Amino acid sequence: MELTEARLKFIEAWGKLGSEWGINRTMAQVHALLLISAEALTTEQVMESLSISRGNANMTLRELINWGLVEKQHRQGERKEYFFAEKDTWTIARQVAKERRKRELDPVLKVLDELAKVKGDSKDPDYKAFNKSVTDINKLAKNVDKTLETMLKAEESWFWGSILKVFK
Amino acid sequence: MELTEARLKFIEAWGKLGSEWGINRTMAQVHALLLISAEALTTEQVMESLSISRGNANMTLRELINWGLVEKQHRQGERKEYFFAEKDTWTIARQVAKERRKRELDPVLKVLDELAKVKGDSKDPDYKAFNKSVTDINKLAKNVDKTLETMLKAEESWFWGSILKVFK
DNA sequence: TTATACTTTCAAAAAGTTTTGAAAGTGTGT
DNA sequence: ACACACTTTCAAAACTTTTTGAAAGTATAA
Repeated sequence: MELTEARLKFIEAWGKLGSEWGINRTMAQVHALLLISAEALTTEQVMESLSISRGNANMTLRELINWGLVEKQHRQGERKEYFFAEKDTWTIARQVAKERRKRELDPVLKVLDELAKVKGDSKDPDYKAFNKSVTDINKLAKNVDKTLETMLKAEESWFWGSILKVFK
Repeated sequence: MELTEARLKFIEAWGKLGSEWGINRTMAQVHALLLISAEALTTEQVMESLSISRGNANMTLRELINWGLVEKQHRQGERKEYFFAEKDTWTIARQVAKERRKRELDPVLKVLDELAKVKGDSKDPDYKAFNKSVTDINKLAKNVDKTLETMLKAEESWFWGSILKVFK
C-alpha cells in the first residue's frame, strides 16, 4: 500500500469510527485529514480533498475548533485562514473526554442525583426496582466521572502506567 | 417528584444518553423501561408504555437481546413472551463495553495495524505526519483495548478499587 | 384441520440529520 | 467609497435512520 491510498483509508476509518460514536462523519474526516497533513490547510484545500461544499467545510471546521481539536493559523500578508489539528494523541483524547463529559455526563449526573432523591413506598416493587437502578447507575456514573477527572489532569505516561500496572 | 414522573424522566434521560452514544433512542428507552420494572413485561406492555408500534417494539427487543442486555422469560401455560433486563449495572457496563469493542474497536485496530506498516519516504513531511498519527493512535487504541480486556474479566469492586486507589 | 394467540417481517412513510450553494456579510487596501 | 478576497449563513435538497402497520409466519390446542 502506498501513502496516497493509506491516507484515504485512514480518513475513511476515522470517519466511520466517528459516526459510530455520535460524531458526524464529515467532521471526523476533516479531523483525520488535518491530522495526517504536515502543513495547515485552507478551507479550499479541505473542500477539494474531501469533495465537500464550502458551507459544510466551514461549519465543520468551526465545530472542530469548538471541540478544541483544531486551530486557526494566520499567515503574514495572507488573508486566508489556515487550519491545523492538534497532533498529540493524548491531548486529543483528553479534549474529547472533556467535551463529552461536559456535554453529556454532567447533565445525566444532575438528573440522576435528583431521581435518586425521589421517595416512594418501600413496599412497591416498582419503586424498589426504580430506586435500585437509579442508585446503582448513579454510583457507576460517579466512578466514571472521577476517572475522567483524573485523566484530564494526568500525564499520559502516568495515566496508562498506573492503569496498566494495576492490571498486569 | 413522585414515582410516575420520575420514571418518565429516567426513561427520557437514558434515551437521550443513548442517542448521544450511537444507540438508538427507542432502544435505550425500552432498556430503561425494563430496568425500572420489577416484573418482566410483554411486547404489548412495552408498546403501550412508550407509545411505539409493534414492529418497532419487536425489533428493539430483539436487538437488546443481541446486546445481551435483555432476556426472554417463558411462563407456564402462557403463550406470550415476557422480557426483562439484566439489573446489575456492572454487568450492563461490561456487556456494552464487550459489544462495542467487538463491533468498533477491533476493526479499527486491524486497520491501524495495517496502516502503521505502510512504508514511505522518510523525508516527506506528509509521510512523517501520517506515520506519527497512525502510530500514536495505534498505541492509544491498544491501551484502551487492554483496559477493556481487564475490565471484562474483573469484578466491579476490584476494578474501581484499583483504579480509584491509584488516583487518590 | 382450523381457530387462536401470538411473533416476525419488510416496504413504504415519517422523522431526523447532513450537505449544498447562492447570497449576504466582513474586513482590508486603494 | 469601492473592489477584492475571503468567510459565514441558512433555506432547501439529499441522504440516512427510524418507525409504522398490515400481512405473513409460527406454534399450540381443540
